[in-house]
Amino acid sequence: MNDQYFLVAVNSPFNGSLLTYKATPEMASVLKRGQLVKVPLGKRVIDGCLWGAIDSSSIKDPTKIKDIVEIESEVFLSEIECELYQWMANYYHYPLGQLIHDVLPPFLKRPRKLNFDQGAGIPLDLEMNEEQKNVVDQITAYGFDVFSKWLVHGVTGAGKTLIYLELIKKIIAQKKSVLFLLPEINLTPQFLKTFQTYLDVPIYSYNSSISNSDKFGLWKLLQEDDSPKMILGVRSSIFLPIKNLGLVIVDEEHDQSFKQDDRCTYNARDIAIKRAALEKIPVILGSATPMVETYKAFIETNHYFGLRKRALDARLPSVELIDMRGRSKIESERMIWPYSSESIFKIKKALEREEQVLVFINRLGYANYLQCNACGHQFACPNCSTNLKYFKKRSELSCQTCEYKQPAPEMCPECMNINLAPKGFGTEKAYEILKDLLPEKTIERFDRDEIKTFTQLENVLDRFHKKEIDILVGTQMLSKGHNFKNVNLVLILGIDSQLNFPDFRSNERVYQTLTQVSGRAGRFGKDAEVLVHTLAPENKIFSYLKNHTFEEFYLDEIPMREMCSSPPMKKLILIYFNSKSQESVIKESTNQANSLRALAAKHFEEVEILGPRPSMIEKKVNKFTWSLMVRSSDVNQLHNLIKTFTKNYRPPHTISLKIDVDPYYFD
DNA sequence: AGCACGCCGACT
DNA sequence: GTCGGCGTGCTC
Repeated sequence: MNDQYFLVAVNSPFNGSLLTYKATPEMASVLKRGQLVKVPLGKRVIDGCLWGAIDSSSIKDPTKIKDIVEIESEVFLSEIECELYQWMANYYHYPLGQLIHDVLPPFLKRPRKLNFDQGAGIPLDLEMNEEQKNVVDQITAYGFDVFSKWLVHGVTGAGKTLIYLELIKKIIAQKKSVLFLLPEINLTPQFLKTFQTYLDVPIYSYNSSISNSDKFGLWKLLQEDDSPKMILGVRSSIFLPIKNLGLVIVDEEHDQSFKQDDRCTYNARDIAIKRAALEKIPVILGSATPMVETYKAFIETNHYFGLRKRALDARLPSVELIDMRGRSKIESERMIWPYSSESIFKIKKALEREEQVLVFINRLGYANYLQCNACGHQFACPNCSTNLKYFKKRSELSCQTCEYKQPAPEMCPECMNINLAPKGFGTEKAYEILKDLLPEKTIERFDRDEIKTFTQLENVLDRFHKKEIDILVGTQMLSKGHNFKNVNLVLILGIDSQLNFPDFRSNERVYQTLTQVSGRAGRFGKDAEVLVHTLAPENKIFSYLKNHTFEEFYLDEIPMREMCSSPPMKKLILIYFNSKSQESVIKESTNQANSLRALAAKHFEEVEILGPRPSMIEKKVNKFTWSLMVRSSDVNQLHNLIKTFTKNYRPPHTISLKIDVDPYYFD
């Protein structure tokens, strides 16, 4: 008997990661697609995943082919997983073997006992309203044993969680498991508590705070045990090998954290839909502010639910714009900047009513940068094309893109003037001003600068829920999905800087942020208010928020997208070139833009190539990035062009290449 | 992506 | 002299 040849997806980019190996007939008889193996490559032995048999007649030079050295018996990939990874590798133009090995958990010799939380199974003490009931009924009527996708577009506080719970209970009653995806670890404590209370199955969390041992342990458990369970995880949990999966829920579907921006640039929401299709089960996307792409895909189907009213008799907060123009001319206003006399008055009133207050600023630090009042000098990062940010408490200037730090300067190094002006503001400044104005109140910060571990996060949230904290001043972390019972006043500061962001998604991002942050107020029945400080009160984006018009934003935004040839009308792929040498990165991206244009003109006429152009921050940690945008309304042509390109193009050794399919940011 | 080889500058 | 930085070529 002769050796048999196999295609193996290896953990190396070499030759698109698919290499040929051979096995003895005995070994070959137990090999099938999805089997993990070890194979020699050059001087080392690397991980691979068996992908398929190949006919020996197609081997040109059999002397080059090496033997598979070992079969890994602990973990394997199912047929559905194999199909999913194959699809992802094609769609995201990323080497299959590297994708598989990025996604697999770390293998451990001696994993410790797996941690999980057992649900108490207490009956639900809430009843659904008509809108909520309709969603549950329609999804149930469609059937749980076929693929279907649904969008639950409900205002903040509409009671999406109750809908999820009712559906989850139905799936569990059928002895199947449920995967619940949330954008960030931040929201884990809240949902864990809910699921622990109302579900009667084990609940497994999967996020960056769980140990490698638990990751590996969970992976193994899921492969062996098909009893019903609940998985509560961040984007990478979409790859968990859950047996008997009955439902996938993607909460806060619009959140950019579902997009991975290094390695394979997948969006877990899209993978969830693909996986549900392969598993033949329903997938539910939920958001108060769906992505324009998602909204467009669902609005004309009968798989869209719009929930316009808050549950529990709560009303949506009223929104007041505070016009900040000309305030710096008034001494008393200048003293309390970035606040206003109106907002300080309302904070005091809210605290008198024994309510809590949230202050949202989407920026860290004390000042965005320092500038010399005499000569205009600014402090730039030596490694990046950025200005250093000022942190007052740490008395430090530090770079937001790299690790660089320096002590805060006493005087200007250019002209020796001691008058250095802090420009712009972040959470540190907003915190300090408030602390000075309200010294007897407990005020804390809620941002990644202050809260570094999961335990710290749980601690602050816990104390806030217990009313031990009066005011939280925070960033994004504050805006996402939290359910605060005693908050009826929310302040939004510094949103203007995001209005002028130079990409087609800037309106969408601001609309989402404003809506999500506002949504933290008045979720439990009281009249609530949101104060937005702005220098551009006439901007239409604020009227969407003020009127809670729900779909007006989308109806205005879609023609805009049409006009500027952006998603969802056209699909985008970005190609990034990165190198230590600015000259070579410009040269290479220009050359490749030209060859792509030639290729498009010849075979893919519906595809446009734009650029090259430098990245927003061209130099990061001493490396330069330029990019090309590839755009088309014809998805097949777009992907075929990129496929042809990647098949034939190897970048020079000094330049690294990244392909971002369906980009979120133009970085 | 690794890893080796080989070329060149700098430091005991 | 030889140590080590990094440009280049190779891996089923």
